[in-house]
Amino acid sequence: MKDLAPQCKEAVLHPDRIALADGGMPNDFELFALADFYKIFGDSTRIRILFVLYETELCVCDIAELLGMTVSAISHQLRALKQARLVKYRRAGKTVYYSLADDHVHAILAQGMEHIRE
Amino acid sequence: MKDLAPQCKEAVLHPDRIALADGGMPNDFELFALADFYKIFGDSTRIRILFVLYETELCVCDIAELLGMTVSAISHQLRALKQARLVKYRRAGKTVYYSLADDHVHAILAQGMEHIRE
DNA sequence: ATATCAATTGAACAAATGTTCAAACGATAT
DNA sequence: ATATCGTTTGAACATTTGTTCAATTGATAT
Repeated sequence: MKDLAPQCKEAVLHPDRIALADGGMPNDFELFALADFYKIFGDSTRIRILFVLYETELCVCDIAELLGMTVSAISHQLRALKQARLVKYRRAGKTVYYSLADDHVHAILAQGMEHIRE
Repeated sequence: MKDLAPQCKEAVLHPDRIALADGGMPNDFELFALADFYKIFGDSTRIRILFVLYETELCVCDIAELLGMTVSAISHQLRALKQARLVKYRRAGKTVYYSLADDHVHAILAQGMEHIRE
């Protein structure tokens, strides 16, 4: 954060536009939440995890195998995905199976990929 | 990157599921591109810049004023947004006006905010 | 109880990222 | 040419982030 003093000589260059822009702005809480939401998808390991879970549930070991990474690295990222409620899990003996949290997550991924391919 | 050797004792725990998951996977190029796309939105300063530009074009100084940040910091982030083709700009004398690149960007922002509010 | 295995966790390390500061650039004026 | 102003740029710095490694937990088995 910085001071709120005007940055340019004319104090405020375009007061009318500033008022217009400031009018419909979402509040800071929403803006930070939105950035945090996107941040989760902004890592290739997490994106790849989400896509290997697109068709079926998998255990941590399967995911590590598919992505050619260590179980530990995958587990750390699953933790982030879990906290963001993008994946859910069920335990079966020693094994933990992860899957996408709900169809909304499927929709987000499909739509994101569609955007990239256009 | 790590070795591709199996991580768990059973070599591959669920070969059928692994095959299923691997089948419909987008290629690595697309996955990295998608992560990079989300990365741009995953920073609160950039998100806030995009939202102040939602209604109207603004010069760098106006944006800095609205967000209470330095012109330099804003300029650096505008560069990233420019490279991602999310904003466009026009020069008028000494002043440079930035605006959202097209209606598609408006749609993405509106939809993201909708998701947060649900 | 001991052993084994899948998964999780925390600390350490390296790499990537955002802001600041100072200097430079581009356009307009005198 | 010099000066001024808005903007851009690069390097330095601090912070955040992702992976590794070693140790631990939780669950099943002998």
